[in-house]
Amino acid sequence: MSSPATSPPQQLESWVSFLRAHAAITRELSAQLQREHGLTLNDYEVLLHLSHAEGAMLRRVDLAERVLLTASGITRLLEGLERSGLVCKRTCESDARVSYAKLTDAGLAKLRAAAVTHLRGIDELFTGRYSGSELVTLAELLSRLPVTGSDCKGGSPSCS
Amino acid sequence: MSSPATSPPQQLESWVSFLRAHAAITRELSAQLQREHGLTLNDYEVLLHLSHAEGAMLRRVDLAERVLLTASGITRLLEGLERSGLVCKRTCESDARVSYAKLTDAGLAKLRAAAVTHLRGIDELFTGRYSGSELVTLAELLSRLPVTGSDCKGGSPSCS
DNA sequence: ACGACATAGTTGTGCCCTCAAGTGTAGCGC
DNA sequence: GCGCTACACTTGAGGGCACAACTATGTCGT
Repeated sequence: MSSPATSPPQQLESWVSFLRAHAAITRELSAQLQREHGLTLNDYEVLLHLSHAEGAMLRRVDLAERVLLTASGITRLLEGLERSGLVCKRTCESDARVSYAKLTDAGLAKLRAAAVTHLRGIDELFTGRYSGSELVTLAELLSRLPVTGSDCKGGSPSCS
Repeated sequence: MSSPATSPPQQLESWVSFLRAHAAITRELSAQLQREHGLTLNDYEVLLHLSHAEGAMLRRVDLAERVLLTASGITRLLEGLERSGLVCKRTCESDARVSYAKLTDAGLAKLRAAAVTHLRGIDELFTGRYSGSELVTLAELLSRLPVTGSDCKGGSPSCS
């Protein structure tokens, strides 16, 4: 009863690798993005999601869900992006509560520029280390993990 | 030249899953640990590494490397752990520059208690979602990713 | 119409972490 | 012995993020 507490079983190795790899990769990727474009990883993801959205705009709450941030996190993040002119605010005519974040032309240009750096970085640190079929396997395995905070907090039985 | 910039190719899906899974899992795990034991994920890892070390103590700089934190991060983290009495400082007789962090009895007890919660959480959110052989595959794939900041910054040729 | 409840977003507070700069100690060439 | 560089660690400043509390708006039952 005491040994498993301090010496983790073999299966945990994948979890440890997962943790360490994430820390190492995101640190480097984030540094690249910041150095060369002044963006955070999350900044980038927000711009990316906006660029894919209908009309290049999204409700703040939807944005939060997609990039896995809390509402307040999104408020602060967009603050910075708005100051830089990469996104702008838009109010909703039918519901005064919601405000959209809309990608500006400058924002799209920034995203295009950053994507070059970023995709190269991802390839170096992540995708480039695998063959095509391995990537498929990996994607399948990773897709089984939780994606939203809610599916692992005992709220729904769908996680079993 | 313009389309790949805003619409990521298929391979990126595994990267995206990786990012999102990490965010969701660590958030939940961290919340569990904090709620039930008042520890961070990093706190836990530090205690764990110390428990495995010779004499239950480690130089701060080595600790930093293992948990992928900067030197200053370790200083701050240990500050908290020392205040809680889970680790204590020890000076080195042969080299006055180094100071060790040593796990206390209370720290070991805390680790043991937290491990129960934590291992269950990891199983729920990560390892429990795979079969034994899948876990092996996953561990192998993940082990190819960078682990230290230095192996992807051109420092050593060992990453090629 | 009115109150209860849900939803969108903002703000105060605080933690964790990083980077850059600084202190104290070791080892080395001369 | 004396400076030089290397190393271990600490400190100050700042950023990113979460949680909780709050405002404002919408929706529904009665």
